[in-house]
Amino acid sequence: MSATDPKATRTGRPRSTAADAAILDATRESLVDLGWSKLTMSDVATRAGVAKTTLYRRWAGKNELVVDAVAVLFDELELPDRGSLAADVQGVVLQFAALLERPEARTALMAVVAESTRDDSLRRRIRSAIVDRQKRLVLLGRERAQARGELRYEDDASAAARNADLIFDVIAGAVVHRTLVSAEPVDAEWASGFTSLLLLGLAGAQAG
Amino acid sequence: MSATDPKATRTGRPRSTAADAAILDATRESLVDLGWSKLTMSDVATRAGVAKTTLYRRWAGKNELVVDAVAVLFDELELPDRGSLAADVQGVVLQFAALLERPEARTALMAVVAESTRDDSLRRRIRSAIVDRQKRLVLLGRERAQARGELRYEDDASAAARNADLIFDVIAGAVVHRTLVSAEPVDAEWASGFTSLLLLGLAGAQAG
DNA sequence: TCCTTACGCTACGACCCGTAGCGTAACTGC
DNA sequence: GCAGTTACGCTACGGGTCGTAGCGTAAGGA
Repeated sequence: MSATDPKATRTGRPRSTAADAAILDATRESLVDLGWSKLTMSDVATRAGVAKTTLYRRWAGKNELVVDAVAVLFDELELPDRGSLAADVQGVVLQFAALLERPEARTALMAVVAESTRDDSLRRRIRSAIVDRQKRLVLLGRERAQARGELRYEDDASAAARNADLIFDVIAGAVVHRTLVSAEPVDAEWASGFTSLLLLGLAGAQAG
Repeated sequence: MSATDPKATRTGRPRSTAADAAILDATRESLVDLGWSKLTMSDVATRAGVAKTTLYRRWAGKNELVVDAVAVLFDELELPDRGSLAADVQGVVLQFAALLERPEARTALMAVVAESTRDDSLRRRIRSAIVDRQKRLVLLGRERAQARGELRYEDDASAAARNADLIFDVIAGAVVHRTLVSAEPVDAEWASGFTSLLLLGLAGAQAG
């Protein structure tokens, strides 16, 4: 993407985009059937109708492959304007929870995060492919709330950034923990209780 | 622990408790050196000075072994009375974050949770060995705050339970997400900001 | 002293890993 | 067209882990 930056003037046989898609599809399919731990490169290659060597020409290993395969799921996250900050928060919570109900996402997300604790390049990959895309929703939601007058515009830019990071960790962390650790459903009732807790906290911060 | 319930009248050579301890120590040591993915049963056996078959006589596999090895780390979590709910929350946040700084905890916790998404018995094991022990701190903290008059005693028992679950997921989820996903430090400043957000939310819930 | 269970050790088939080597396929520039 | 370059499929390989079986020995209880 950055180092060689080919794409244009490039000689030789081009990479098969069909193979790319087939491999990523096969990876998600294998995640559903086998889960993270039993997924193997050989199995993915077979499902994709592709030689195993073709996988290794594109991805360094299982970690990187799965991150890319799962990342597209997070592109489905959106933040339509629901008219109020409360509705926006509750909407994104339910949407994120629905994503975590999908078996490919459940089994892969925690696993790659676990791997990333010992692999900085993998952590950066996760950040750019998954985490940053989620965080944009928080920033967008804040902007909308500020435009509506529900939240104050903040003077200190770095304090505002820290605040956004905090809210992001609270929202994403709570949903992930509820879903994967406590292993209980994020239904409308829970989302409502969580949203009111968060918004009351934000309101209190605006006041005091 | 429950089915056969031996312990007392049991014939034959007893299990070596020294081997138990050596294996669990070796497991944590191997987690530090190799991380979850590269930890192998053979390596643990070698470090513990024990035959590989001895491991399999006690644990079904890597998942169960690591859960037991890491569970004791969570026994260190305590909740001394710091005089106010805010101080108690901030204290437990920092304590939990310090635990997640330890490499054996970081690499193991997310990994076993990931595995538990496809293994109900493992999930139950994690719940009883790790999660429930953390949740007790939340219940204890609430009791203290109620005794101090900082929080109201709740009438509806099931609503109170749901509320405690919510707060637990918010606290634990935010700290885990901050530490392992965002990969940024939980310092006193962050803990303070998080605590005030949470307490303002709770205060607002008491009022409205 | 018997009986029972745990331990250490060795060996094993099965599987996955990641790579090398080869011939072939596809696309670019001359 | 033709050479040059890169991608692909296939086969084969050494190295490693898995989980189990079989054996002789060690350590307790009746």
